[in-house]
Amino acid sequence: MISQTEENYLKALWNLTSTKGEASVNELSKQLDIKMPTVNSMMKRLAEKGLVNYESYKPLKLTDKGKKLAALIIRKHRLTEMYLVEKMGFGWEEVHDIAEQIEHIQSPAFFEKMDELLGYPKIDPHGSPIPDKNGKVETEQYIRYIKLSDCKEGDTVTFMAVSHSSDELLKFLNSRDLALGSKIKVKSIEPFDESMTVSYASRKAEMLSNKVCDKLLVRPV
Amino acid sequence: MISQTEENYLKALWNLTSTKGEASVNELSKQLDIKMPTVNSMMKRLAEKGLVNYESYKPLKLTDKGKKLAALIIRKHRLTEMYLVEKMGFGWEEVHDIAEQIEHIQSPAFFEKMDELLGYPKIDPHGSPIPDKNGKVETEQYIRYIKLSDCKEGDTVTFMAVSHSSDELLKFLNSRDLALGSKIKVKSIEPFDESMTVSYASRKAEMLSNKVCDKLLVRPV
DNA sequence: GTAATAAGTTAGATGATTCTAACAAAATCA
DNA sequence: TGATTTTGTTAGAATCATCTAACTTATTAC
Ligand SMILES: [Mn+2]
Ligand SMILES: [Mn+2]
Ligand SMILES: [Mn+2]
Ligand SMILES: [Mn+2]
Repeated sequence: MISQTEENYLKALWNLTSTKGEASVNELSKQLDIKMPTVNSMMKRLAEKGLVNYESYKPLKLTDKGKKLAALIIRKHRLTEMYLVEKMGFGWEEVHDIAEQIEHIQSPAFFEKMDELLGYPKIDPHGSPIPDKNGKVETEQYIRYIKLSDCKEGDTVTFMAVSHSSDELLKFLNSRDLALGSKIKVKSIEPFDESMTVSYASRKAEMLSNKVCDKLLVRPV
Repeated sequence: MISQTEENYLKALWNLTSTKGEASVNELSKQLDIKMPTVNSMMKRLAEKGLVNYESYKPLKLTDKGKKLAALIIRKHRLTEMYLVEKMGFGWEEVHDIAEQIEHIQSPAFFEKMDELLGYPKIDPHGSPIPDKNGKVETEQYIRYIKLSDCKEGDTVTFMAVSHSSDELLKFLNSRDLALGSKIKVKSIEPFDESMTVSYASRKAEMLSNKVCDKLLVRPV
């Protein structure tokens, strides 16, 4: 009914529209590394299938049906990442590319079993919420997270999630023993480049660039 | 490099050629439920890639390269089936369709991890040998297996594998508590239809049709 | 050993997914 | 406001994977 390719477009659009509610053909093109004319015709196709609202020269939006379908693919992606980390012993920096493929497996029983073996987790290994079986996402807490880069000197926060994590960032965090759940205290902020010196666990003083702090989502303690 | 579609052709050809060493376009067409002209042009394509020996009107053969590649896909299929049964709690009748999809995942680390978690199994849940990382298959024992239907009254044998298992057969075996490893004694054979009455474990007298006995591979005790 | 049947091949078409080139509309700059 | 740049669209082509129709070669039946 819906191809692997179409699923990837839907998922990318879901991710892009999660904040602003809409996205441009250009953004989607860059996200997927697929040329604009290709994206354009795919959007028309998904509009035919009732998954996307497409009007010439207007921003793209997912329909309710499209949102739900996308969320169910994201669900499979995040459940898989959690399974790979919790049950197979992979590091959080290794799982995204595998999940990118396994998310397309057609077998409700397979993901049902994963969910069950994991004890119905609510978040993935990077702290992102796992949509439920109806495609509903628990945003309540998640939207309250703030960036570490928006914290002030003296703040103490809990490290809750990594946003748009790349392998490199996750490996960097590994090298500094900075894991989800860590209590981070902002010791000082360098005015010149906004880099932070923070302490957490056994680390007394670690310097984190603004580029890093911008990706770390935290919750005030 | 090689598509999911091409992988499925290779695998089907590997299975068909395992006995006779060669197969016809017609057989492959039936196996895959794809029309002959389609199969014909795919064989030319795989020949271009050095995976199949194709000559007009001659039987199809895999090249050494094709054999190895096919065996490595079969390896992924069988490791997956074993993982699903041993680590996720699926029944042996549920895993083939899921493995049919997961066998195409491109991630050496993923299958490496499965193999490790399973303790480097030599056979899959249906008793078929799992090719090693070089595509070599341990046929030594496997080729010595005989069909239960070829046994005589009074023979006692061990149930080692199911050949070309369908869901239905596996569910039937479940319903009779007939599992791999069972010691089966042939009590009598009905001359009219060659159905067997056998005993094993706590089952004193079970009737098995010739069609069933033909699929059960056993080893004399 | 011909006639009928089965198997294999060629040709041409279709839908999916991608591209480049060219053009049109919208947004930004001056 | 008019010129320039960016974004979006249309047109046309390529590759992959599939099909049907028509033809050819091989096998089987009488
Ligand atoms: Mn991911
Ligand atoms: Mn994907
Ligand atoms: Mn199987
Ligand atoms: Mn397959």
